[in-house]
Amino acid sequence: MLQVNFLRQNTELAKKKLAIKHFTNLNLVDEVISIDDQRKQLQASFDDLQSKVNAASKEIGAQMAKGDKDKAEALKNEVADWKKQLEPLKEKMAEVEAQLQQVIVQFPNLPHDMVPLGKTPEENEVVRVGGVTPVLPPNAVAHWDLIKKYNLVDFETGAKITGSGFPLYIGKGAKFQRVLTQYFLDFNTAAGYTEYLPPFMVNAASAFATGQLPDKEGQMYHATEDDFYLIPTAEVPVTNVFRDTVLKEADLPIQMTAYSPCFRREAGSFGKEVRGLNRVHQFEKVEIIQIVHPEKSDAVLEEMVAHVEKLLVSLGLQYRVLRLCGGDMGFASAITYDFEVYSAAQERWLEVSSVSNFQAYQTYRMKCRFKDADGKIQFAHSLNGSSLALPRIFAAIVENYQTENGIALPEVLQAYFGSTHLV
RNA sequence: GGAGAGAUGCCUGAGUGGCCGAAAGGAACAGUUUGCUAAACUGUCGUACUGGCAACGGUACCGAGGGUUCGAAUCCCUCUCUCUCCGCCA
Repeated sequence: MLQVNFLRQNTELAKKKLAIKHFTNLNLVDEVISIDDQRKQLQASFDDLQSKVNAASKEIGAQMAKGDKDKAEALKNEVADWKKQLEPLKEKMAEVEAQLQQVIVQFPNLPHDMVPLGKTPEENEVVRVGGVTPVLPPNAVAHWDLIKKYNLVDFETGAKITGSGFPLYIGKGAKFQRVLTQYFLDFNTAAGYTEYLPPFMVNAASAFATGQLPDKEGQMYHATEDDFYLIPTAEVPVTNVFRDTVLKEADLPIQMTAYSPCFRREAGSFGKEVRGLNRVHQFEKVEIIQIVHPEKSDAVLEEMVAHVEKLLVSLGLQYRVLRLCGGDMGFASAITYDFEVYSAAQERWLEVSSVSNFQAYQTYRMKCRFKDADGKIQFAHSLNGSSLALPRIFAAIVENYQTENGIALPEVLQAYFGSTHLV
């Protein structure tokens, strides 16, 4: 959530930056300021009146104690008058505050200076390409054929049990998920991240804090009976660990990692996009999250990108790093790097990680602050990234490591799996 | 699911209608002093909005929301959560 004071002091800059994110309703900036003006004014008159009421109430007590009943009664009448004026003020204030909230949550985060202009995924900037170019056997096929051939994942039965996009992993396919999860978590904790296993459902307050509500309401599964949301990423519960807290500066940086299944309705997806494991409603992911000093977040983002990159290198996959353009970035992010691995069999890049700096956008929403050396309270910055999302890594490994007879495993996974080959 | 108890500041915990934004102790921080890995003493020590260059004020907040009252941490109602006992159960 953007801060009104920032918009007030940097109106033109904010508009310029919002435009980069292809946020079109720029008049909303002026609107928010004028609503806030109203709010301040109401607040001032309310406080003023309330202050009189408080003083008079105290006086009434004093008069009663002295036994001057008449004076007390007179004061009571006066207070009653003020209170009548207070009522409409209170109502108006609630109304204006709701209006302010309703408008301000519509603003996406402002993009970082490094964010490239552009609207579509094609305009994302390729920062670098790395890893090993896969060499496939002559009759190589895509993962959806391989997982069928080796009976690793059964989509049909998953669809029977739940619905399409809910894969059922079987045998070595299931074990491979477990092994990948374990490897990723070990990799992250070795780098200093603390492991968490969070709830997989969150309440509305948590979903709001990280920006899923109200922006992505339709993308989450909602358990209406209890008003819980199935998490679309571990980012939601784990970042919320520090909702409504004031940390000490020495507590920073906070580094967390968590495995979780992710549930996404993915309304509106279709075609090749959703084939096989490319896009599913439930998938596994290991996430890394950091809460850091605002001055450090730029450097930490680079560090997290390097971390994910190292992980991909260790898996022997070819990858590229993209700096997302303004139009393709997430709502709450100030800057995002996407990692894509190359699927030679599909001849396309698959997104496997997204590393973002949210700056104070989430922390302001969820009131995650810290006390700096001068004793001042500041909002921390939050960042997160996938390290890594499993299905597409699964797909890429299965495809890129396929041989004439079986599927090999990246060296780092062999000890975990207890074999040189997946099948 | 049933019954009961509770929710106060970083923690423990007092406070049952005005003197309470809140005692006391602990922790933390700063200083003084003595000194062998620490003690004693002194001070500071909630958050948000708002006015002011500042000093310093105003308002709100004692789980959340509503109500009673001139006045609520304190009384009433609803909800949430925690604990204990019972039931059920991976």
